[in-house]
Parts: sequence; C-alpha cells; structure tokens
Amino acid sequence: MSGRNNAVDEPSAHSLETAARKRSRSLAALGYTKPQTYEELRAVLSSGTVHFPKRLRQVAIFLWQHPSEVALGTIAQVADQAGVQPSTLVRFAQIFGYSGFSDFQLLFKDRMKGSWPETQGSQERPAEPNANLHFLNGMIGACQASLGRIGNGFDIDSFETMIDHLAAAELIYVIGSKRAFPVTTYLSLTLSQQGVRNVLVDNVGSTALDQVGCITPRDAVLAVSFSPYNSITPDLVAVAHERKARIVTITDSTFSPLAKLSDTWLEVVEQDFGGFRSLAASLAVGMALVHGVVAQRTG
Amino acid sequence: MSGRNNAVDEPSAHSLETAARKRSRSLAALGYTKPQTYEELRAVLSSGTVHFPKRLRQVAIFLWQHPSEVALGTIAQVADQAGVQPSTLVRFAQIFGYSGFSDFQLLFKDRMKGSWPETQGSQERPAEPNANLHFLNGMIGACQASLGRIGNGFDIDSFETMIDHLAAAELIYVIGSKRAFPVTTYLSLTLSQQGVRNVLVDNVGSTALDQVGCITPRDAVLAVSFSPYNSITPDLVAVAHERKARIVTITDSTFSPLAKLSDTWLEVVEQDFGGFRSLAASLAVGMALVHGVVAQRTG
DNA sequence: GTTATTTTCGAATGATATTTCTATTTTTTG
DNA sequence: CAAAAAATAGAAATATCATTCGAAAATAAC
Repeated sequence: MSGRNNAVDEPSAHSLETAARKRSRSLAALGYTKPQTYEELRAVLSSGTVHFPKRLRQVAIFLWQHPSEVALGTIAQVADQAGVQPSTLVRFAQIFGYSGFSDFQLLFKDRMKGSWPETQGSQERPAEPNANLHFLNGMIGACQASLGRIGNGFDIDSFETMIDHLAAAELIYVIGSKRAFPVTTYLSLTLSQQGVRNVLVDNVGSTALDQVGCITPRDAVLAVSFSPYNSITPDLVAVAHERKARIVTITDSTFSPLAKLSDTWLEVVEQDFGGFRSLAASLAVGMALVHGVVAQRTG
Repeated sequence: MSGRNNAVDEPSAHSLETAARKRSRSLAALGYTKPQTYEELRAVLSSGTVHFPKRLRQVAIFLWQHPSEVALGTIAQVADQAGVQPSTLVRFAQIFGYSGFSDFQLLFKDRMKGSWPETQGSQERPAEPNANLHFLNGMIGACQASLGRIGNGFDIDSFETMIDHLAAAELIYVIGSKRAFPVTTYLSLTLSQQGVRNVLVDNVGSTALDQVGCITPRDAVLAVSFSPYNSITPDLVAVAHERKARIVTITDSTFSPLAKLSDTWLEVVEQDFGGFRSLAASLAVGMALVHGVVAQRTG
C-alpha cells in the first residue's frame, strides 16, 4: 500500500545511456507507454509482443486469471498465490513503467470500482483536455451508474404496495426538502397533470407543519429523503404518522429516520461525482410510482 | 492492511468482568455474535436494533452506500470519504466484535471477490411480466438515452461561454417553470451550497416579475425551458433581456423563444416514455455548469 | 443548571507492507 | 564448455498503515 509519488519516467541522459548499454529491461524504452487502464494492460499482455522469462510469465498469467485477487490482496498475498517472491511483482510492475506494486495495483482497484480514477494521487489526466467537459462526463457517468443500480435487488413488492397505498388515498401529500425537493416538485407536478390531486408540502411561509396537521387517516404521504437526514422532512412525516396516514417513502438507506415511520419504503442509492449528486434514479423511480398510481386509478 | 492473527474472542475472566463493569459498549455482550459475512452485517444494520451516535451512524451510512470503497481503500481513504476520523472506523469495527478495521474489512473484500467474476456478464432482461416494472424500465431507458445523447454534437464552446458569463455575474437569477422547475430548484440549491449567491425565481406570491425587475446589467440569468413554451419563463427572460443582463439558457430546440433572447444557449433534448419525460440530461448539464462556475470563481 | 457519561478527536505508537539491494542461480552467447 | 549477462530469491531498510490512548467536546441524566 505504499504508493510513492516519486517522479519516475524522466529519461535522463544517464538513464538513456544505461538503458542503451544494458539493452533495456523496461518496455518504456522500447516505445511502450505505461498502460493507464486495466483494459490497456490486458491488451498489452494478450498481444504477445512481450516475452517474459519464467517467473514473470507466471506473474502475467496470474494477473490475467485472478484480477480481483490482485486488487484486494497485499503484495505478499498475491505473491504467495502466484507462487513468486514479492520482489518479483515489483519488478514486473516496474517493467511496465510503474514505480512499484502499489501504483500498479491501482489499475486493478479502479477497474473494480467501475468508477473514475478517484482523483487521488497527483497524476494529471492528459486524456481529457477540458476540465469542465471531464466533469460533465463524470456527472453523466454518475447518473447512469445510479440508474443502472436500480435493478440490483429492487424490491418489487414494496414498489407495488406503495402504488396501492397511493392509489387508495383520498389526497396525497408529497414531502421532501433540500436535495429531495426537486424530486417532489416533479412528482407533484406530474401527479397534478395526470389528474391526481396532491399537496406539495414545500414549507413556503413555514406552513408545512400546519399543512400536515390537516392530514387524515384516509390520506397518504409520499416522502423523499436522502442522507444526511437533517432536514424538516422526518418531523413532518412523524406528524403524518401520528395522524395515521399511510406513508410511503423513497430514501437511500435503512438509517433514514423515515424508514421506521413508513408503511413501505424503497431504497434508491444515488451516486455522486465530485460531491455533486445525481437525482436520476430517484426521479425515474418516482415517475414509475406516479405512472403506477395513475394506471391503477384509471384502469 | 494490517490483519493480525491474534486470537480475539476468548472471553477471559478479566474481559468478562470488565465488560460487566462498564456496561459493555460492544454488541457481543448483548448477545450478538459478530457478523461473518457481508450480508449478515447488512442484516444487522438494517434491522434497526442498533442505535448509533452521529459519527458512527455516518460510518454505517457510508458502508451501506459505498461497500466497494471500503473493500478497496485504506482506512485513511475510507475515513476521509466518510468524513470521519480513522479511529472512528476502528471503533465501529470493534463494536461489532472485530479486532480492528483490517479484520472488519475482510467482510467487504470477500464479498467483492465472490460477486465480481460471476455476475458481470450481459444478463438478459427476462421479458417483464409486470406492467409497472415495465414502465420503470422504460423510464430508466429514457433517462439513459437522454444522457447518452448529450455527447452527440455537444456545443463545447457555448458551454464554456455560459460558464464565463455566469462566473462573471454579480448575482445569478435562476429561472424556470413547470417541468424546468425541478431543474432550477436543484441548480439554485447547489449554487448556494457552493457559496454562489443566486436568486431562484419561483413566482411564489406572484412576485417573479418584480424580482426580475431588479436585475442589473451586471447580473446573469440562467434560464431553463422546455417545449411547450407556454409558461411565464419567456416573459421573465424578456424583462431580463431589456435590462441588459447576460442570459444563458438550457432549452430543447431552436424554436424556443428563449434562444433569440439569450447570449448563449445549449440544446439538451430529453426523451420521454409514455408521456413521462426524463430530466436526467438537463440536470447533468446543469450540474456541470454549476461546477464550472464554482471552479472558475475559486480557481 | 450541574454532574456524569458517552462520544469524538488527534497525536503517538506499534505493526505491516512495500521496496531496495546483494548474493546466487539460471540462461544465453561465443 | 566457459564466460558473461540476466533473472531470481531472500533479507534488510524504509515508508505507510492501523491501532491505541488520553484529553476535549458533546450528550444525557439528574
């Protein structure tokens, strides 16, 4: 784990000379550039252009077959499993132009995270010329990742139950603050456009508590809340709970104070990029809820 | 990464005594057994039986939402991302009966090793029997399509110019109604959180016209508008235009009345599914704008 | 409002992991 | 077959990491 930040690949006059003299052990001197991603590494390995001696070949094969072990393990563990010395792994990494194993291992870790190289380390990104564009792409990635995750362990039963509750309600109260507010805004608008009567509890004029004070047991609450759960939303939902309304919730973890107040809740985890969080998944799920309610009422 | 192999859980006479004396902070003494797998841990966390103080709750939420970061990172990296001290992570692990973070981290690593190789292929979506689920998938598809289209013919120059205008403004007015309102809400919130002063023109109390009446030539307007363009937004932007403010716009066609009023505008086309329209692309682009403005102002 | 308890923070410490270096073995070349 | 070059293993050194501990802050109880 000791990633050093020493500058490595400046071919000084001396190193060039040395390289020439000893017929260069490093690929860099052969015109190769060090792979920046796991895929690039794989491509190089499979190209067959490089011929390794026994132990290094052993390493290459192991990396190829057990990438996750490399990502998760320490150098000692990996070396052990591959049947070589730790130093052999370091040599291998250095042949590809990395400062050492830690540096090399980041390829495998990044691959597993499936996300961008987490702007840790001091390496600049030469591929993306424009910083703003890079952020845009990152944001798009975060949105798509959030959307993609909806499928994993999606609780269909809860989803259906939520639709039932909302469809059966006399009046739907839509509650959410801060980051959740854009979501509730859109849900409320869409509900209204579809002819489903609803109240958006927006706390304009600080009247939210009075509004929820009108809730009856025949009503339902659609609450949206994300961590950190320090907004007014839990308080409002608590009131609704006391007044015996049905409560359905979209939130991002079981630790949401709303989870225990709700009749049914659905977990939707949004990804962020550089601290800016996506809302795509919550909006999609919310829209689907609205659609389901409309379908059930009219069908 | 320092996984110790010290035998841990032999409850010596002394440790039992100690535990009893200080009313035991660990769950083990409460009859819990330490979770052996990631799923068990998740179950315990979600059971809601454990009540954590602030920082520990923060940890729990982070673990819940970013398991892969925990598996791949060092304690310092994880702590940093979760916004707590490294020692807090150790405490957390110890509450569950582990000797320390390394031990605890093995849960996450094991779970990653198991889940990666198998379930990553292209699994087909088994013809959705459920109508509601079908709609959800359609909605997700619409969002992803919208996001995917951003790349095609994206006008980088306009994008940059918009950032310039907004960054140079004394005060930013954010305007958008109906479907665009969720977008402007989120943009305004994020701007404020980043320390960029802005006014969200929400027309509460029908004061929008009066608000834009205060615009000066040193201000900028960030307008968002989609077809049909029958909202109040064009009127408001027209006023801003008369008052000589810089106007930048996100809209969905050249026919938008805002196009001709704007100094710069960007086309973002959202796809819809069954009449329910995505906002994902607009949000992503909007976030990127905000990020750019912040970067330019602070950089 | 005060006291007692729990929780958090941050620096010091102890342990582990990674890298470097050198002697030795293996391979290649003349 | 001998000599030179390259590759390897293993141990020592160094950087990094995880953990502990005491003081300070926050919280809860009285």
